Amino acid sequence: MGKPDTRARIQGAAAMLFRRYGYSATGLKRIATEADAPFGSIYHFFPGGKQQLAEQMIRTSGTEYGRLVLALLDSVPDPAESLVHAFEAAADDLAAADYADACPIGTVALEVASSNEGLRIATAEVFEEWVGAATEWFSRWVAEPKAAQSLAYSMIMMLEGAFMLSRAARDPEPLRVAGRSMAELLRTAIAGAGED
Amino acid sequence: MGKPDTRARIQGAAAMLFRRYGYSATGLKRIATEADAPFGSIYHFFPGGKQQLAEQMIRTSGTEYGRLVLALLDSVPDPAESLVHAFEAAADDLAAADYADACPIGTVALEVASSNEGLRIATAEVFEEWVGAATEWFSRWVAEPKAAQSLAYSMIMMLEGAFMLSRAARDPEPLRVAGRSMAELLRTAIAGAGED
DNA sequence: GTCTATAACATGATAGAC
DNA sequence: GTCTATCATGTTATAGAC
Repeated sequence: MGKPDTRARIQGAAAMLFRRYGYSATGLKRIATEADAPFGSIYHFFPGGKQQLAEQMIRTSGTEYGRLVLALLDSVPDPAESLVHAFEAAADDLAAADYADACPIGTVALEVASSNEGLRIATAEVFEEWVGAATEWFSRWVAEPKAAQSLAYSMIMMLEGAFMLSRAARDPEPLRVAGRSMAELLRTAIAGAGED
Repeated sequence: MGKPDTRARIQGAAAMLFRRYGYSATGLKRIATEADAPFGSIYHFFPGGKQQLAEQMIRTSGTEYGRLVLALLDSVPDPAESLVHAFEAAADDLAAADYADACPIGTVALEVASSNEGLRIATAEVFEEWVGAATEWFSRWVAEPKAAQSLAYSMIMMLEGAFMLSRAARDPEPLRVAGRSMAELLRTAIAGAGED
């Protein structure tokens, strides 16, 4: 098990830096340094330069992170407890990473929304992917499709907002509050399904 | 009513650009151009340069935006309806601004969280300020202080996350979903207060 | 106080030797 | 494929004329 090849190291370094510091603040030189790769290799493997590097990381890390979160939601049988548990895990991970590594695409998404159409679309498609997967998950307990989708949107929005507040305050508590609120929202949706 | 003085124009241009494009992507030269002010004036009025400009904008725009949101929440008597209405207004405003002007400090907050301690603290203090004000508002309908604070946190996190998804997708729907979820959360908190 | 010029440096990107 | 040197440009910041 030698170290990963140059291309993989560049991709990994780019993912780490874009996630922590965002798109504009991350220079290609720093990516090369962090990847322990010569500068020219970046353009050898990624002819599209910074934009291509960012787009691939958005799609790759985005898909991967979506799977990670969804997997976390199946670690406990009760769905409301699962939500609390998942946000709790996110809180612990964030604190352990010294509040650096939260959502891999959140920072970039806000940065590029009004300035880089290609990257904006990439982030939008990842979010859509997450909403779809989360909607399926919620549909196991909430029959009404629109209700399940609303819960999916809410979960992702709450997670992104909680990352923002937790990172700013260097405090895991917002993420925990978010988890409890999502659990409450799900319980209400389940209980309210029979009404009308 | 002449145009605002140089200092105010610089502050205004900085606030607009930081809000739309973030901290790193916004250059002082562009701020000067947009403010129709000579470059040197920036350092004349803001000797601390970019950092000072950003910190003042975080605190000023942050406080102002907090008041704006809170004021929006008092436009309708019923609190749950107020939440829906406030998020609806945010959705309309965002769409009208072509998805450029959302939360004035959200993008910067994520960007600087792991790279600029001074600005990170400024964003954290603004969020804390918002949570405090929102907790007071929720306390009018939810007696338990911890429950009111949780709702306050949830509202701000949901708003920030909704801005992210709405901007990425160029679609106001996430903000509307967020509003309905918050209304649901508040109704549950009010209804559940009598239990135990 | 207003404005211009420029220093000192970093950036994304490219060319071309090896 | 690997790596270095360099280009053109943009950055923050400063110096100094007016």
